[in-house]
Amino acid sequence: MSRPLTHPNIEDTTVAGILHALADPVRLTIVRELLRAEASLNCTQMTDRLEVEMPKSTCSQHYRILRESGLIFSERKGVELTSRVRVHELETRFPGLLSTILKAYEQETRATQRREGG
Amino acid sequence: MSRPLTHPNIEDTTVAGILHALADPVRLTIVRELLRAEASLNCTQMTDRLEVEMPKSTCSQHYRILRESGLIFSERKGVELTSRVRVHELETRFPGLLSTILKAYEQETRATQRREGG
DNA sequence: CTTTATTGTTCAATATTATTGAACTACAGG
DNA sequence: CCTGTAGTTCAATAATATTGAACAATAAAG
Repeated sequence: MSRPLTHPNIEDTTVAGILHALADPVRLTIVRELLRAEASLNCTQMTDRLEVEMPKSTCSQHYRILRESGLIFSERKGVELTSRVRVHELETRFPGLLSTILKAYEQETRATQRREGG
Repeated sequence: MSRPLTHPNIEDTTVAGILHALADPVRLTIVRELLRAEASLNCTQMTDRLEVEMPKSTCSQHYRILRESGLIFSERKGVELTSRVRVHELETRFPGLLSTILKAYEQETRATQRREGG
């Protein structure tokens, strides 16, 4: 786990970076699950929970993108990585952005289920 | 101008598609300008207004991405293309999404100017 | 109707990004 | 020190994006 983890200052985060990070369905889901989970999920646990085929190198890259966009903050806890969404900072920097995107995602899921169901 | 323009039904639009479309600074700006402009701007006018070096093939692709994501509706008016943002449909499908993203973008611009200015 | 100008699209070549297997680093427990 | 686990890095490959050049569609003029 070599290099030290770097995180951008919240005032250096960009809308483009955040949208790019969240434009990937897997990353959007990671953020959603991180918010939903009681405890922080590591890469392996996340892969299990998402029920997505994903090599650990890919998972690692997704976390890196999320970290570099400013969406999550990660720390090493022993051999694992602990990540949390930078909710409050993000809310200060871009009010409503994250919650609205997550809401839209839920809306899409509901609408799709409604169509598939009936 | 060959093939007929196709637009997705609003219920087929996805959050991922919209975020991907808006994750590009040029496309985000195009949407912003389309909303701001009194009249619809075509590709040439847009390029002028954005003061961005952009070949027309690139501009055409950006419009295509925006169209296919469901963000804009385009029509041919003679030799030109007229586009408008699908504001109301989008607001129904994903309430607050577009406006919040645009607001965040304005926020970023303001914060950056503040830092550069002082 | 032909010619010329304007606007935008398509195609193909090139450049940039993303994905992932394999080798590696770091830590924990014995 | 050895083994297992978690994650990173690198390099090869795959997938996307960019853009110049050729093209299609329309308009306006002659």
